[in-house]
Amino acid sequence: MKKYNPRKIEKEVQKKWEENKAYFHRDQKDKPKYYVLDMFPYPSGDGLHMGHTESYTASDIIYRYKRLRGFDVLHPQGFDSFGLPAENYAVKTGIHPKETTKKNTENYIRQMKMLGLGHDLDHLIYTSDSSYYKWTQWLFGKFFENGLVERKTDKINWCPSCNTGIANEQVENGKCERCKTEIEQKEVPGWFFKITDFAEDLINDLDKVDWPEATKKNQINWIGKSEGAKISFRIKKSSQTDADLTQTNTEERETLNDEISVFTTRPDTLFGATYLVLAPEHPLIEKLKLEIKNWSEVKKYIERAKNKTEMERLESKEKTGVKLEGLVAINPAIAKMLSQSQTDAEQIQKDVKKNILRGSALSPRESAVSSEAEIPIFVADYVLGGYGTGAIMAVPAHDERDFEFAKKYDLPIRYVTKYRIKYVVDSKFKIDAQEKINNFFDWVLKHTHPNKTKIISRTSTVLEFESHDYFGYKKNLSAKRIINFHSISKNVLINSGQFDGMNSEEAKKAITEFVGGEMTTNYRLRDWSISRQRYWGCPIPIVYSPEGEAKFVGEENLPWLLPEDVDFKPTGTAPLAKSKELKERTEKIFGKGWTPEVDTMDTFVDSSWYFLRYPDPENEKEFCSPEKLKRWLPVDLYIGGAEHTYMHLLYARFFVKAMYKMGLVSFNEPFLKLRHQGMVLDKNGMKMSKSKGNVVNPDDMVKQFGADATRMYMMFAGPLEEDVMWKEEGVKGVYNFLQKVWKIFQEKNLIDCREGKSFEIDKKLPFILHKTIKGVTEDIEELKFNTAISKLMIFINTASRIVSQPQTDVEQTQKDAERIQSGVGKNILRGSASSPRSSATLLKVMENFLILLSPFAPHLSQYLWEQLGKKDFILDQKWPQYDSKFIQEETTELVIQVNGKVRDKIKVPADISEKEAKEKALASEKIKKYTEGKEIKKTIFVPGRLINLVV
RNA sequence: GGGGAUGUGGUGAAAUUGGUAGACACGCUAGUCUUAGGAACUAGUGCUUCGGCGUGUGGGUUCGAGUCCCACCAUCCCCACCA
Repeated sequence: MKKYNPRKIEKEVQKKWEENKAYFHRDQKDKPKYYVLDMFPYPSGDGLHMGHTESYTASDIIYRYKRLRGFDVLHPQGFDSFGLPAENYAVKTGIHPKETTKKNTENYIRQMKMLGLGHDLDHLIYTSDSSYYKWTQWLFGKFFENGLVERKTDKINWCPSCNTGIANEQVENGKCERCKTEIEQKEVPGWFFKITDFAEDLINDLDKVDWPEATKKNQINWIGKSEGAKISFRIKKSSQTDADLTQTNTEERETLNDEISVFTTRPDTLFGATYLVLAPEHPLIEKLKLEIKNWSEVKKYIERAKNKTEMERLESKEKTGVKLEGLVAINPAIAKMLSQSQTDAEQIQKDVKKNILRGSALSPRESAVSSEAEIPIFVADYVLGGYGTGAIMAVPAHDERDFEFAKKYDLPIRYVTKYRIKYVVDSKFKIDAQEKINNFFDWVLKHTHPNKTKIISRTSTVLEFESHDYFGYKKNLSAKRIINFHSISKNVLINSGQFDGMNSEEAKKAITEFVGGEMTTNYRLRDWSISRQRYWGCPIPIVYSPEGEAKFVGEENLPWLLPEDVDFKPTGTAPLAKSKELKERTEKIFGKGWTPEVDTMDTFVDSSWYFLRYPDPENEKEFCSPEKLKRWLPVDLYIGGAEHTYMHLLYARFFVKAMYKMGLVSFNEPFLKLRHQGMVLDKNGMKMSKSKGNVVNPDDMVKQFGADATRMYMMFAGPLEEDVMWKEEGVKGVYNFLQKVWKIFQEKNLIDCREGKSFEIDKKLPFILHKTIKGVTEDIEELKFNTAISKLMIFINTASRIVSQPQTDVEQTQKDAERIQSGVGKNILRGSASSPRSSATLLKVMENFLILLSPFAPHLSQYLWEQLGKKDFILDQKWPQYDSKFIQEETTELVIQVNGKVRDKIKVPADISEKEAKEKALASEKIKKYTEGKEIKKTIFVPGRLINLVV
């Protein structure tokens, strides 16, 4: 018998596929469409890694399955071929990125063929090809015309090593996600996509798509919506001397025109705002420097904050800041209260004085300041320049960070809300735990503010008290198991004049209105900065008039080619600035004095729409024809790594939403269903990395085990979304399986059949086949490839026996039947399965099995298919349907439980009635042991499955 | 600090969604065989003091819990001074 020789088989089959263009995609309009998409690779010098192998295999299985199910399936591939590595390589070696990219993509294509991936390689996309980036530029033009991309000078994240700006999403822990260099903030003019315009839709529309929940949540988190208010604080010059401070006539002091606008989610605590804090980057600081008495100190602090690396910021958790001497802000709520009524004003002054709490004793100086609406202003780096307005109102009583800062700088703390909390000990909790309960109550009280907590009642099982919503006691609220219930009354305002007694939620709006503020929604998401001062990217199709006005180069000038006459070396100014050709081209077309934009686009722009190009990759008139867009999009299934949650997946969604708004597409979510593959780890569960030298690559694995085994192992090792540990011992399992498949097809009996000899087959073979069809089909639909494969294994294990010894060993056959896969249970076969006992049936069974196997092991199944005398491709067959009449069981094993414990199992007809089942159960010797002399109080019967006797 | 995920044999993992825990594999143990191979085949393989006990731990709901509820522990990932 010939041995299973994957290398030989796979080469032969691949050659045949290629010669016949088996994966060439032609629209078949009579069939329903299915679009299964891979995340296209960046063609690096290392070739495909195992992560690609896994996710591409998964999508390839779906592709083959859907094709067999009669769908017209689009399964395209391409290359995200612009990007830094090729450029850096060019800097090092002088080889043009074009060359590197070509070489690398060729290697990728070779590997994809080697793995037997059924991509349509005749319609590949390269984002660095001008026939593609022409449309990237065209889209940019559309965005430009519609005001969805704008040029502004803003602080951007600058990577000093890559010498380019990068997007917020590309910063990891303050470092460049690519080269791990500390990111600096730099003011650079650049282009920004207005992704923030779509923040709300980007959150809400996640409801419409079938994506992993974790991915959705992460995106929502990243967008970071928070509702609150913008409130303005007027600024005044403050007196400088202690003597002045005693004359607290605020009206006499000069009010400045500038105001400080803050964003807060807790406008209800405005009366408790006892100081303001500006981020070091806040523009007002520079603007008011003449008014700031301690300017040199402030300036020093700002400089230091700027130069602080992320590491330093993380290390020193302690908050720092500097007070802006010479300036004060006016708490608008208190000010308005004071001006409203003299009596009120007196009252509030009294209240204020009475309710000031602080880390240490009040100094006369602060006492004077804090008893007014005037509050000091600080600059501190715990406030971020990039979030909200870059300024906060600090409410130390109700915010942990503000509290910490206030304590350090000895600032007033004013409580303006309170909670009522009640703990009730669970009645089931026995009284002997009284000590525990006491300890717990003490613990709770210890963690509240002793002088701000009022105990309302305390008994042995109830503790009720009032406190402020200061964070302390919130931690570990239910730390001890003995408490089963606690209630928190609504947060209610105090020390807030006319708002006292109002609940916190209502007060947010009321107080905001009261001071003329505005309820707003704030997002963490920033606009997408896409300008890159690098060479190997898509040129931004913009030119500037002599007056400096930006103009889109126009559709007729597309593609706006990437110039070739440049030096790649990154210097911080864009390489394109050195291109003579680009400059001449610009002047030639637009006139003297016109200059080209010299930045290139972030490569994520290229990948934000590539899936729209696939249905119509050769179209020279449109990025994709409307008919093809309508037929193929949105994408039905997208498989790829979870690491793209914040960047690619967010950007692509934004692009489609913007295009929808512009009327370019008729859908607003690109990917209906998304699944991630897990990571491929080494045998010890470690990440693979070059530096650790534990990288496994597809070439070696295919050489060693063949493509089919490599593919199958990745799928068999566990669920798709979980990590796979690459253990070579593990590959053996699927290799053995493939060998068994090979062997069964070399059996004499099967060969005889093929040659037309009639032959009695065991009637259970069709039964198992139909079970397998059902199981494998359901599993593939749910992307549960690991269990689908196990079902194929079960089929082969049983079938090998039958095929190798068809006439004999009835007992063994019976045993096999009992071992049939889990879904079937240990059922006895239906005798009535109408299997004509002929060679035709055996062949049919085995043919069907090959079709089931083919998505997983396309080479072997095709090879054996031909061995059965077929001339065509297994790809073009029909996926088998199971017939439920073959699956129905006549008898079943009934589990008998006594008090919920399994005590016996008996074989009974599948449709046994409860009454009969009970009789049979009680007749069992094993059961009698447990029921003897006892009354059966209750019987639970699950038809066909189990009976539970309660005694 | 916030968010998320995961805990099941020696190992990777199954479990029709509340109904026989450990399918299918790897590994291991014994045996058979010989074109000595990456063999193949057969039997066995959760623990056990043979009463039982077993899905990270402790409670709860239920006739019945890996699955549902509460709390805790551990590991991993992501975000992180986001007002």
